[in-house]
Amino acid sequence: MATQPRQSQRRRQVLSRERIVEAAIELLDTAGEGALTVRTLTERLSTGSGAIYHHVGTMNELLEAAIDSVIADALAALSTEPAAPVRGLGAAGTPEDEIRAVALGLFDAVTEHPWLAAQVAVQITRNPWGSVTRRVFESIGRPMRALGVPQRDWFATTSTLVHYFLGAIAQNAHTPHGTSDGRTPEGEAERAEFLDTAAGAWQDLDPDDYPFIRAIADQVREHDDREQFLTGINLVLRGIIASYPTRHEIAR
Amino acid sequence: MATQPRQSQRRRQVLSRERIVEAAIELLDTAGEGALTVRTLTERLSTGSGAIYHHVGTMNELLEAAIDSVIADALAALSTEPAAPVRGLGAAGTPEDEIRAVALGLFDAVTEHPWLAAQVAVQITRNPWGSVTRRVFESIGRPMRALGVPQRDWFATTSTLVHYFLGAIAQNAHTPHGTSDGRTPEGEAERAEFLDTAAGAWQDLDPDDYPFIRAIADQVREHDDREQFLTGINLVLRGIIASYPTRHEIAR
DNA sequence: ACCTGAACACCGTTCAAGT
DNA sequence: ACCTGAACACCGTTCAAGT
Repeated sequence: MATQPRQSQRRRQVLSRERIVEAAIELLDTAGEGALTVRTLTERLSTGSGAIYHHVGTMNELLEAAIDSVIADALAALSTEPAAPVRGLGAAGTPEDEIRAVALGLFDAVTEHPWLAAQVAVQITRNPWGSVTRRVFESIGRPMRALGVPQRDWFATTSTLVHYFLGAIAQNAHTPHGTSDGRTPEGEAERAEFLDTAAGAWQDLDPDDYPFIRAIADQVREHDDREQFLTGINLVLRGIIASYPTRHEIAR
Repeated sequence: MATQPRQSQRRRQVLSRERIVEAAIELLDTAGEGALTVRTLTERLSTGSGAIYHHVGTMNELLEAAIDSVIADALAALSTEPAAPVRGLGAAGTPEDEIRAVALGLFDAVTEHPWLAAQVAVQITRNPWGSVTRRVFESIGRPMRALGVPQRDWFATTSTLVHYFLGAIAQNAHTPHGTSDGRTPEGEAERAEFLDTAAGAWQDLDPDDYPFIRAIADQVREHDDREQFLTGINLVLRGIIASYPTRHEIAR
């Protein structure tokens, strides 16, 4: 017959933007921040550098896409199982619970993908109103309305909460140099040692220069990141609620 | 005579770690984030790369030193003129005023040195308990005690405030790619245009996917960074004060 | 259209060699 | 001790050439 054989379907796995992003995330997760280069990607995908640029544009765009993908997944996982009790919390119910759930969802995404902390921070400075901001604002904003904040202050209150997240997540990036992950026993031990060293150094500072630092060194040593993260959220929430006391009682 | 001529003093300006850090800051301020490389530094200082490594160890160490220097200066400037009225505020007096002054001091340091935002964020993720954290905690911690927070919560409340600063500062890094600085008229105009574009894009999002984002797009367009920064601090402060109502009255 | 891979400009860092 | 600058390994990106 004269029909031309279709050749497009012959490859066993077509290269695509999605597959590249996926491979990038895998690389970052398994080998750490410094491991994602065009060359390691081409090896992993057994292709040439030109192929990557054909699909993805630039290395920075690839990173943006990787961040966006992980954040989107983390937030989507929350909304599909909204009633599931978040670790350490009861079932979601009040707007405060929902906000806490979103925050902890992001926090846990960072512990799963330690490279996220630095990458989100950098991306936020480069593109303050990009997809990360957009997604997080939307997720926090919806329960924010239910908190009784008047519309003219939606932006201000949501910003405050989101900024707190970002800062806390940045400072809680675990695993100093990508050797091990966050929640494994080894990761925990490494982290405890790390904190102990830092607290010890603070303990030894000149009391005239750093009286406060010395006074809290022990609390640094013993604190739990996730718990402290939650405490901070509750503090900010209390500030918001105290500012708009009409609909909610302040004390609980 | 047989006395050997001293040759050590012959150079007109001896290279030193301090001079290198100073030159690095100048380079970052005038030419932007991407302009600081070993080669540009050697040109500016008319020396060889080996000389820099002899004094400074590594590029990352140099960046750390530059950050530390700028932050230290910003905080020191505050404590030498504590009674000077901070822009837009009355004279410092209450602990809240002092906390606001520190926060705005950092905020203004970032507008003066736009590269600070990204660099601080990255440094915080790499070294969460380094000198930046230490300095800022100490500056915030002292007035925190005066707020009436019990000692066992000093770390928690200070962390929360500092994390808010860090996040807000990261997101408020002005000048997308280092073309102009923050507070000049051109910078203002560029920034207004930038915000307008972002707000416009948010306006056009799918109302089903992003109802909240669409609702606040106008507030994004019209908000002032510094004012919003202050609003957020006041919100967090209110949360803290509301949690320890013994010593202070909540309302004002 | 999709992909290959050599080549390019640039980066941080090292180190034998000078004073 | 302090400095020079060529050399090294590595990076992101481009592009003529292939299918």
